[in-house]
Amino acid sequence: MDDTLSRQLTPSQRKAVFHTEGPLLVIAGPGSGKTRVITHRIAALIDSGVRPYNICAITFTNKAAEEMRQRAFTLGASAGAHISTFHSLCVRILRRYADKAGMNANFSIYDQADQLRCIKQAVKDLQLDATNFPPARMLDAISTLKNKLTDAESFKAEAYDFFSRTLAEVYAGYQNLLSRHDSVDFDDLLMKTAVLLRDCPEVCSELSDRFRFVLIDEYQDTNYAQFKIAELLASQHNNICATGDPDQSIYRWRGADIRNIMAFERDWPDATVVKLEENFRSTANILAVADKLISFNSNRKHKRLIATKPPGEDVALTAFEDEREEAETVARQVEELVERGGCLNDIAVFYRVNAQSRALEEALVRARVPYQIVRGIEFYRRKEIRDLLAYLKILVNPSDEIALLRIINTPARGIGKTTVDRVRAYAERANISLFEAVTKSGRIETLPNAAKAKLAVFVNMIGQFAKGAEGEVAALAERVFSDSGLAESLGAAGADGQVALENVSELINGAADYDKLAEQPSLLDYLQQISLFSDADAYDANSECVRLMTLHAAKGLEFENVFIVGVEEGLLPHERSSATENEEELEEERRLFFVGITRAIARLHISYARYRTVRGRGLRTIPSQFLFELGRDVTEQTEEDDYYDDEDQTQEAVPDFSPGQLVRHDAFGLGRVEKFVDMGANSVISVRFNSGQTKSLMLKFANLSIVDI
DNA sequence: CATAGCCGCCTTTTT
DNA sequence: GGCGGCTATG
Repeated sequence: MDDTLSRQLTPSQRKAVFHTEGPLLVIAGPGSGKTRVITHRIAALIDSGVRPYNICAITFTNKAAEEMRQRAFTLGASAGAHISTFHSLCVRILRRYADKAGMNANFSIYDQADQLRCIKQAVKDLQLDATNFPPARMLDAISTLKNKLTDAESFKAEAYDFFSRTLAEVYAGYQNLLSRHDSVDFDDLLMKTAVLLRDCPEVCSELSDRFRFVLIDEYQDTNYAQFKIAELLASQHNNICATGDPDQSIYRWRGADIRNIMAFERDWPDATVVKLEENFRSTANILAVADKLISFNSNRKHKRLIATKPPGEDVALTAFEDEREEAETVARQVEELVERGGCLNDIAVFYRVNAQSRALEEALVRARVPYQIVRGIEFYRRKEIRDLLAYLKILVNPSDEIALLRIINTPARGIGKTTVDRVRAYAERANISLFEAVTKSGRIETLPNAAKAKLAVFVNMIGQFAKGAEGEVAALAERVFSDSGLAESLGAAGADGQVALENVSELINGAADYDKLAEQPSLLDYLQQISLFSDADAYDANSECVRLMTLHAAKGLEFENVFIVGVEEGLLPHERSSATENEEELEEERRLFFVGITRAIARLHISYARYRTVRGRGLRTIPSQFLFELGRDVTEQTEEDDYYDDEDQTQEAVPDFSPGQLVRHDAFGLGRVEKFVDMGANSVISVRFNSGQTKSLMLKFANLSIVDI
């Protein structure tokens, strides 16, 4: 590696980069140059004679993988190292060892919508009531089990209560459907790979022998299955390098287990630990805010946040009347930043839930400020895109029943529910796939001749498409689009159809890019790749515009100017997290806010609205408890603000609301204090009412009275 | 069998 | 305020 490059590193960074053998844990705070350390480390390893082929680096998103490849390349590390996400790695492993994993190598990857259809089918097959067994809940529970590598059988063995037993059956039924469809869901990719490595010594030794060095980024967000995969991949050479920051763990709800990083030294007893505590990104003022906030979390590995930059501007906290005013002010401030010579690319707006983007979009459109919503998978959720992709999926994997059902009568070709049901029944009896039954429809006695004829036409059409399945993806997609009748039906659909047509041509353009760039282009590979597309992957640094994204999507990025909007109780922390009286979930929300704050390089604007429209109704909001925790470390802009103006005058003695105290509220009745954040006149109190619900209230509005026993 | 219209559920975050 | 699923109608 170039000497000047290594001289640019701090001593700690250098320690991590040039660590040679044995397990290594890099606890890296925000802005500590972690990405740089990893890429330098890859380059240094190659420099010392390690073949790129023997290196496996695992990132959190495809985007991050792509960036890492680029950067390693510029450092002189020749291509050839395996750099990808866990999921992409799993796809490759499962495809290669499909027979050993008991799978068809042409498997489809089911996304959330596909999974939902399957689980509904499974619930229905068991003749359960969907209201008592909500598909989404079941799916969630199954996902949790898979993340822990618990299969349906072993879960059933330990299921003691009625709900668990039923869940076990749904799980088994769901899994059965997936396997009949030659399909896997996201969790299966991890679970099947982990199980394959665990139970198949040849595969494990082959891969762990190959990967002399295993590097895993964002280790704080790995789940048990990912932990197991990493452990097994590194089992032979013991050269595992994990990097991450427990304070930035924000995917607990998805099975991420912060204990993986907390217990790294226990799992790898001879581990070297390097802490990167210096922050080269943000101003000292921004870091002070971040540090103060995160210090309210109790379950953490203590880590300092050392600023290397001057204080800079104050962090601004602004209260707005409603989300409209909030959004308009953001738009105006964006314009001001640009007038002062700022660049749109350096500005980002973060929010907790996607629905918040609407108000911002409207304001930015009115102000004619170009913006981009970083939400990649949304595109692939559109009906026209899903329809076209379903045709392509059938060509690769005819067992994919979800895809088949989607297109068999789209566009309408006279194959209705009755016909499909009859074919299905036949497939069930003959124990063949639905597609196979469709191809044999001539033999199905229950079908009228008209239906048989229509099915034959459909089968013939698919057969024609299949002939082109080996060629370029874009050309095939184009032909399928026009010959299937999809193009025609969209063309007849007016203005909406025009938008849909544009989307389809965007998809085809993307496919053409794929044809050009992929190492070994194939329809299968293309489909599997886009299945693993993520929101963050949509981030396009080249277009000159403001970026709008959720706080989750912001992870790993940095911007000169950051706006975090809607910092209110119920939103941040989100009600689904704070209402559960679960301190751990509240801490995760705090970490999420921490991640957002630490994305800012120079200027940070935090805001909340006093009223917010939630599902059509304007509701009074309560500022987030996190803001009170920040106290005076943020400067409040109170010019239009009557909310706090009288703060100091109304500083009356606050009665003692300690946890456990019985209180009465005019509307909610009797309750018990759960938590009390004493911030003088702005104190926030959390009360569990006898109705069963827990509410966070601002003391000065709540009008609570203490009940003496 | 196709379509329009209504109802209900939903919405936290995502690989 | 949206989508998907269901139902009634043509």
